[in-house]
Amino acid sequence: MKRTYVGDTIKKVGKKVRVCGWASRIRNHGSLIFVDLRDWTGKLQLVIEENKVGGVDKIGPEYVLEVEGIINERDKNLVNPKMATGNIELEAEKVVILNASKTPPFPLDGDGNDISEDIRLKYRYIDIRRERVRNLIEKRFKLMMYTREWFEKNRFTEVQTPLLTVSSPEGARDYLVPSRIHPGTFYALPQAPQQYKQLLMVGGVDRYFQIAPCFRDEDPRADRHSGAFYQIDVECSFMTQQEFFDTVEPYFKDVTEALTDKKVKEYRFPQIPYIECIEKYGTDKPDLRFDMFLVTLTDEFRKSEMNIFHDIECVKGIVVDREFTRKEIDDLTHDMQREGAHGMVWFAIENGKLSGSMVKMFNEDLQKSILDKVEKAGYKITGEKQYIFAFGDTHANACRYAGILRSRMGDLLGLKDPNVLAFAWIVDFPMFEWDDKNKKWDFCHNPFSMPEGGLEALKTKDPSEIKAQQYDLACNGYEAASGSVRNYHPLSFIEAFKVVGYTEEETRAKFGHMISAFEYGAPPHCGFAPGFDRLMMILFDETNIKEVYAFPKSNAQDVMMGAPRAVDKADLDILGIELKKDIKKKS
RNA sequence: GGAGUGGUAGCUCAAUUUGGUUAGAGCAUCUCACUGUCACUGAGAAGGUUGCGAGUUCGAGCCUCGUCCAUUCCGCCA
Repeated sequence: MKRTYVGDTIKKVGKKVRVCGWASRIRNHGSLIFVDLRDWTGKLQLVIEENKVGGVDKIGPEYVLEVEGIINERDKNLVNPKMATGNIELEAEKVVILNASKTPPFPLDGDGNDISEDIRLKYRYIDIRRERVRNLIEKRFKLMMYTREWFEKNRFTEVQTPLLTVSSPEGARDYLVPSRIHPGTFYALPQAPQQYKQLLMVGGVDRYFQIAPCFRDEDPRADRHSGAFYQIDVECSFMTQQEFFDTVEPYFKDVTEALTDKKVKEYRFPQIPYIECIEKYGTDKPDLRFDMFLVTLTDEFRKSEMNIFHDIECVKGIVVDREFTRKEIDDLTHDMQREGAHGMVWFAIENGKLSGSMVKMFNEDLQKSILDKVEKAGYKITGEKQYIFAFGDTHANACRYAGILRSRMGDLLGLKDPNVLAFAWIVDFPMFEWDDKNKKWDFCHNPFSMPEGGLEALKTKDPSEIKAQQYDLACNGYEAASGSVRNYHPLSFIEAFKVVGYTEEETRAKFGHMISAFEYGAPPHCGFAPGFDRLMMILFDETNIKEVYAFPKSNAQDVMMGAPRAVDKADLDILGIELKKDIKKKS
């Protein structure tokens, strides 16, 4: 008899079927046994009478079963509304145990958040049976399919680029692969297909995309998968930055509507200049679901009677509509100190006036001025109790701490609506930043970005004043994508690298193929690369990137497979590699 | 490389002010009973080198030092 999937049994009432799957729950009443049978498509209750079908009292959790029987409609009082198949059940006539199972190392019925990650990953093949993991695997496939179809419809061509390639200047450490045929040399796994996609533009591909694996040897973060991750890599020819936004922005709206019940907060996406973004939100990846803006109080603090602020570079604060106890403020201060802040100053606003222990250090004019700035920053003085929290530090740090606190307050006050996606383009990034440690200019983001003003600007302007035609897509506090208009002129390409200390010879030695390609008629082009895994997290409410992979790495290790691991000496000999003696080997 | 948090039964967690008999509970497991459960129920049982090593003490899960592991953050990083 042909196998029926559990999800299809609803259409088979009154018919005899054969189903296969795992025993997820067993309720044994002696001579009557209920088993919830699970396969990829769902769960179905089996009703097994011991005297009709023998040997079934041996069935344990996660046993693999093949069952034949009749699909019956349940009596009204026996319907289980929590199950998709809750109004039917299978009356078993024949039960075959295809395979036994050891008791699973952890329960499979919850979302798994309360189980330690390393044990879930060690037994990932069991964890995948969990409904949440199973659903995410399916959603990932749907996102992949939707993405390919969307880009195809919009005249893009997916091109696969090499995985064994050379080191690129993205900035992270490379994963190196030794070459056997050419001993002593190494491939690098691509940190991104950046150079290939630009060379595809020179080749006339015009609109390229690829769901591309990228390899970076970085330390992990909750939103950064260690080792390898996926980007939706995109590049277009003959487009300005605005034309590019016009082209790709609909993708995010369409994919949100097609795969989720969420709403896009603002479409077309707002475009926020980088400097304004830092001033207003304290970060270049703001959560725009809620309005809470940084307010600059530098002047007021400098003029206050508090000596430590007289020479302060910057004071940035936020206003929170909530009452705080002294202990809560102490805890917040402690949290912020752990982020690196020296301290946190605060005022209460009550009946339109400042209060709190600091107030006496500020004369009435300064107090008025503070309240003025608060209102100008977009806050309303409500009359209810409000609090100002502020940080004094370098400009970058003051913004950073206020931005971190802004995000925490968004969580605390429940302002981050999970059903809203607030996308925004962050534009006008600086091209260069001063590297104080090495006392030289460095690329702020992508070295292949076109500087605003081109070669002329590079030659005449101070590096600090040059903007890049570079942009990020921020969404709900994440960097969802990053891209730029590319520097496609050989001369300005070489000139840009000169600013960060490369001679023309050095640049040609490293990027000869790029410069050479640009010399043979490179079209103007631009692109970006949304993080596929980040998009998964944003669309499906996951806060740890490992959840959106079938087989995630944890701290750059596959604890299930035991990778990476040591290799035999013979294998190293073939490659001409000898390990240093003091390396601690992991077996 | 640095900081925070954590490591006690298969899983999730307890174990009181410097520390005090035999380290507890829920879930899971095993045994028995049960024909309408769906987180089945009831009765019982088993389950531990408290990550590892040293120290302090009459006595350490708890205090000290070292070490290992995990995780989050900083550094790093489109």
